[in-house]
Amino acid sequence: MSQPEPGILHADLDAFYASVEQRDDPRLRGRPVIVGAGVVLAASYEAKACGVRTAMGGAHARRLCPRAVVVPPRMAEYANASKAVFRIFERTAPVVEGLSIDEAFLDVRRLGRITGAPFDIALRLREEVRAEVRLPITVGVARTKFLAKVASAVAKPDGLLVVPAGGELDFLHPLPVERLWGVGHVTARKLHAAGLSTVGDVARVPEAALVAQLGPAAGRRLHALAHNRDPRRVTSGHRRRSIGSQRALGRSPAAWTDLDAHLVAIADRLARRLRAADRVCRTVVLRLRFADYSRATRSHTLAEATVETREILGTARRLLGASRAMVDARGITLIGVALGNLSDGACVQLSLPLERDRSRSLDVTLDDIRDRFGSGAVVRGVLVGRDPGLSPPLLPD
DNA sequence: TCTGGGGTCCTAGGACCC
DNA sequence: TCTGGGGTCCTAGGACCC
Repeated sequence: MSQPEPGILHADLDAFYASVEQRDDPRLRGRPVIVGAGVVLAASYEAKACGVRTAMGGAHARRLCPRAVVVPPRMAEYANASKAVFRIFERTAPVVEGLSIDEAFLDVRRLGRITGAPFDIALRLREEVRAEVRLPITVGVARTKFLAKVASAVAKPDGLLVVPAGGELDFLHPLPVERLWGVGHVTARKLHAAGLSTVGDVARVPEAALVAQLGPAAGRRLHALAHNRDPRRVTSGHRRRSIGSQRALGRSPAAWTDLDAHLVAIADRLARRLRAADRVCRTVVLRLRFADYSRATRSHTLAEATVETREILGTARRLLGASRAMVDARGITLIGVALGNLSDGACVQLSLPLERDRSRSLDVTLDDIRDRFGSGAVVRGVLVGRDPGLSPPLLPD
């Protein structure tokens, strides 16, 4: 059996937000840096050395690392850096699958004769990111997506690791079960309770036993991953399935008028993002978190898709109104809205042919158009003139 | 140890339809 | 009158990821 060469790269920027801060402020270099005050959004490797971890409470992190410099996040800068890095990804590989703001899979198989072996491509990618964006990045290379991701995690920080074809299980089996994709602390606890602490331990358990313990989907996936079976291809063009926005409210009890003000701001923000992405939503989900950090969601699915702030807000308000007793009883510490059931925006373009050599202004409102085409329509513009294809839109989004 | 903001996917029950 | 199997959609909760 001829083994294909490892050709899937997992590229992952190291301590991304913290690295951007150290890049932009020389005084932060070599020092422990924590991004985010309430909770840790990112920690530099100097801070990680003290035990600081992502998602840790800010107070706890400062106790662990009193010397750390705490800086507020600058999301716009991180987005710019991410775009620059992804441009390098795109010119490096024909297929790039972004996973988040700071990591992606690159399929470089069949590039061998053109730009070099995967190892050389990965080496060059790291050099280019370092030279052009001035950020450290770690790359894992393997024959499967899962193993490429494990490899980059093992190689961090600022590393490069190729898992050779045929050597996969020797690499994988000694690792702790927590390295498996989809094993968080709940699943890890169950596996440990069953006496399984390494990936090799999991690999020796029959699939049926894992399914019985973890459920069909998780059991089958874990069994497959422990044997390095991961048939997923690297694919671009994923579409977002939901968008959401939320606000933490702190410990002090929130008044109803405050909750409503948050809801208005969140609905407005979400509707804008929806329109900017040219999508429509049909399901509105209200998210609540209570004083004891338990959570609840309430959702409503509309008969027709919408992008209207008014409709999204109205639906969220009704869901919140119906939850009032729960909120009063348990105290609220977070409010959020998610929009699901997304589909492409229904774009309406009207072209209105005019008589020769006559111009006239038209009084067409957005409501007129929506009355005619329905609430799911996204009105982008009205094209006017004898050659509508060349005329600029008169109505903005 | 005290908890932010953005997502994905899975499970399970109930309604409803054929 | 009582009953089966299969499918889809909606709602709610939960685990997990960065």
